[in-house]
Amino acid sequence: MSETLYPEVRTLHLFSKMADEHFESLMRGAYVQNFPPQIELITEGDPSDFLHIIVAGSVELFSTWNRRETAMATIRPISTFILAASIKDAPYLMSARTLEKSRIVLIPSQDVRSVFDEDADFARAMVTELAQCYRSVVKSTKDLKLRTSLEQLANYILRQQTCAGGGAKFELPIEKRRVASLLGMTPENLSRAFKGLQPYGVYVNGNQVTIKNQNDLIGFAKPNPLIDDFNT
Amino acid sequence: MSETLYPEVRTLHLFSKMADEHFESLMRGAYVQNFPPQIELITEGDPSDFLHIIVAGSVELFSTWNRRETAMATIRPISTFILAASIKDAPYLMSARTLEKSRIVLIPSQDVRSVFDEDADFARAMVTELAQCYRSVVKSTKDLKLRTSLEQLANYILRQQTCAGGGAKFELPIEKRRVASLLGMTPENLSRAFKGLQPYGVYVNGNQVTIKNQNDLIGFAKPNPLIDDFNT
DNA sequence: CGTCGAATTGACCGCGATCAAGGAAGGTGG
DNA sequence: CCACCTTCCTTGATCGCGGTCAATTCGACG
Repeated sequence: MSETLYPEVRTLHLFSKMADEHFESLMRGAYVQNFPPQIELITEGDPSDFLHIIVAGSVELFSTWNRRETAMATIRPISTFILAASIKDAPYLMSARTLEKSRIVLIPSQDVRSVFDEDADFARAMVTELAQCYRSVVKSTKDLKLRTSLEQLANYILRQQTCAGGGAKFELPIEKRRVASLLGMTPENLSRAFKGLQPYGVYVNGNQVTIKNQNDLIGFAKPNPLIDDFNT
Repeated sequence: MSETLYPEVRTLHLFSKMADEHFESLMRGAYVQNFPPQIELITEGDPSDFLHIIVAGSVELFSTWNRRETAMATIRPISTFILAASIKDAPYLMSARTLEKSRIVLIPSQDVRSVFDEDADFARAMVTELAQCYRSVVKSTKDLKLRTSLEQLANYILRQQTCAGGGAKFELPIEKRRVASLLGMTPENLSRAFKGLQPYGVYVNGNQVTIKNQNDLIGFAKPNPLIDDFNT
């Protein structure tokens, strides 16, 4: 296998600085698979045999308990997921399912741990990546505990707007019921919450969101870099 | 400074395997301070100048937004906190205050990053520690989103019971209003929640909790290793 | 004994869950 | 091309959990 086999994967922060030789070694043992939508890739509690990398499509991380289910995150290319379970050789804490047709690279966790021991650059990148993941979950916990659901939705909309380029009109990237689950509410309540944001200039039609009055919305949402910025 | 200066710190997983030389180097630049209760050690948003290690006492991590505040975690000896911010050289996401008289070791974040680059064992330990932190926050998010407050309290009680040795009688280690904040509810509601657990054999007097019927409580709480176990 | 903060209790109310029904959109098959 | 079905979204009605406000009790401490 040549080093050009997974150029997109190589560009990930996690892999970009490691020695060619070690990257090759990881990729040699890797599988690539295409999955249809709605396939459960990972079931929580299972041993973490593979580090997953999504190259195309989208994946939802979710968890269940006592017949209830909640969405934890949506993963888009190019990203790894369940890195922590892989490196700790511990059971998955979350399940994962494809939302669309998706292309996934699977690297045996054992290989990740071996290369980690040999490549200092990879180890460094791993620490940065894990610290990033940790901080993301902390932010989402703050979002959940400090904000009402209306405030959460307002900030979610502002974050999506930024992702979409910042224009006044943009498309929600996932189904509303999944947005509801991410924000910890029911679909019914999400509908009402969208209406509740109309006084602040938010209008929704299908998946299209229009922000008529950016300043009003920001004034209500009070976005905060320590909760809403992805990179700090 | 001799290597026996911080024997307790040396026993932490994070430091136990690193080279003496590097540990010494970290400790040479470290400060030790005793703080009275209710001192704000860290303010969220500030640059992360120090990795903190609690040697005695207890510390609460909390966050604020829009005049609201919530407890995120309680830290007890011997543990590090805010490792992720230190290693990423990013602003603190949470504030920290002492709950009791506490003894804290402060290691300049710059030193942590330097030693990390030189000591592979330390880097490995760091990854394990961060993965552990990440998984803890994920578990607490599952707890928050999948359980009612009564179920959360029931499981919190069971976890505390385990920490306390497993007996039918034990003491809550922190004030009730802090328990309430950790569980995302008000003190008033916590009082009612305790009463709501009486049918399952839970009785509270001051800080003393008595579990009259362990099986009833477990049947209601449905504890799950993927949410409630600290080590998996 | 007096004081202050914490905990409890009660009354009230609003947010969000639940249940049920009605539309809208997309896919399938005749 | 259209009838039909499924799935998602929306809307309405109702209900209960949990938040808020206020008053009281409890407990630690000086």
